[in-house]
Amino acid sequence: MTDQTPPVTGAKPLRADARRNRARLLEVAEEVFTERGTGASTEEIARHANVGIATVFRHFPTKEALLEAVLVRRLERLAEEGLRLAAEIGPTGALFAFFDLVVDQSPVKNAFAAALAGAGVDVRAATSEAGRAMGEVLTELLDGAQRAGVVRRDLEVPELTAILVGTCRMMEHLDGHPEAAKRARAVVRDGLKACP
Amino acid sequence: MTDQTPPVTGAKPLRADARRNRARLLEVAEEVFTERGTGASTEEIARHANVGIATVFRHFPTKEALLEAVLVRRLERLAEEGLRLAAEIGPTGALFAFFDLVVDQSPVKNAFAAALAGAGVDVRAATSEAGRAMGEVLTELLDGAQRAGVVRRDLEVPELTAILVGTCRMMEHLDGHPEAAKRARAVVRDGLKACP
DNA sequence: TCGGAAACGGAGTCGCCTATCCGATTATAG
DNA sequence: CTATAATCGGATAGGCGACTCCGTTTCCGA
Repeated sequence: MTDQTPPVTGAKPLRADARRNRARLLEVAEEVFTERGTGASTEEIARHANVGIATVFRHFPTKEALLEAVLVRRLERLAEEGLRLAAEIGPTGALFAFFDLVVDQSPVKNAFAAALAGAGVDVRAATSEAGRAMGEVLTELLDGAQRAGVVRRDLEVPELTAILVGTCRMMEHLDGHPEAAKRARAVVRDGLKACP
Repeated sequence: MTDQTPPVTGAKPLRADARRNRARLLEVAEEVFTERGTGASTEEIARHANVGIATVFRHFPTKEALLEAVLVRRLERLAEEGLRLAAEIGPTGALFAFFDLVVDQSPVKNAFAAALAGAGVDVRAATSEAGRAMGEVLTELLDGAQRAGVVRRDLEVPELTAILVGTCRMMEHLDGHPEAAKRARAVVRDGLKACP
């Protein structure tokens, strides 16, 4: 009766330390993968998290699974941010605000690009849930902006995603040149606008 | 007296078969790296070229050296194409023609992106010569287009390079969607134009 | 044609990285 | 506080990929 394990999720409640370690692992893995690339070794991540290698593989049966978990977390947070922007700013500016948010992330942490392009096609199947949420948010932002007349009408979600990722990639190549980065961003931004 | 070894290049003339193998290796390596990514194994390249592994390492002391040689070749050919376009088309359309040339390369062979982004920062020092040639061509194309008034005046070579690479990356994410790819390309293309 | 140097091929070495095993440690229920 | 089961951590197995060694083959000048 007092048993309130949600039957929907087959997950059992983790012990306190296990939950802590899992969270720290996700945190650290995100940092390390972002800075050192997806080729970073599992041991390095374990060291940075003050954890044995076995602990990593206990929580994530495979390195790819860890990569996927990190990616999903990123997508979820971005989707959340997108919804928040849509609610606070309104359709006229929300899409561009989201664009800036994604693109201007601190130069080193080009997460969206690293995640999507690094893990890339491999985990596309498993990220379908988070990816779908992201897709819905983008749909909403894009639709609102188009209704408001601030974004060209011939534009759909798939290319919008690609444009976000590609623009992040651009920024990687302009790390030490803030002026050039600003101009590159402006080029894409203006290209998104309605301007026949 | 009859000795006409060019003192500028310390290279000795290779034997015929060696020259043939070297050429085939570069050809095959370009294909394999482009299709399988820069993580492709040296042995795979050797197999595809009908050559022993040792032969690869005899011609290129390191895998990175091979990668670099492939990249330099690509840059040289692109620079050549750029010059040809500038001469044939004239300043009004040459930059956009070059843009299309780079971006629309057969969907699988996203070479410019694979090369620059894959090898990326690592070999930047060694590719300085080919990179400089490329930079000069881009300068010429950009300058001509700006003088003709078809490209926004606040745009310099560094961000133009990044935009080219980033746009190629976009295309990778839109492989199976030619319509979306076309629209994404149009966004960036329009962003480059002068349109205040 | 023939001799020697240049180039070749592939088996073998070495190091790194993913993933597992098992004895030690720690959280939690009663 | 104690029992016990979940969790931990480091040593280790197993595999893969870059690079080397050396006997064999191929080119090329005389």
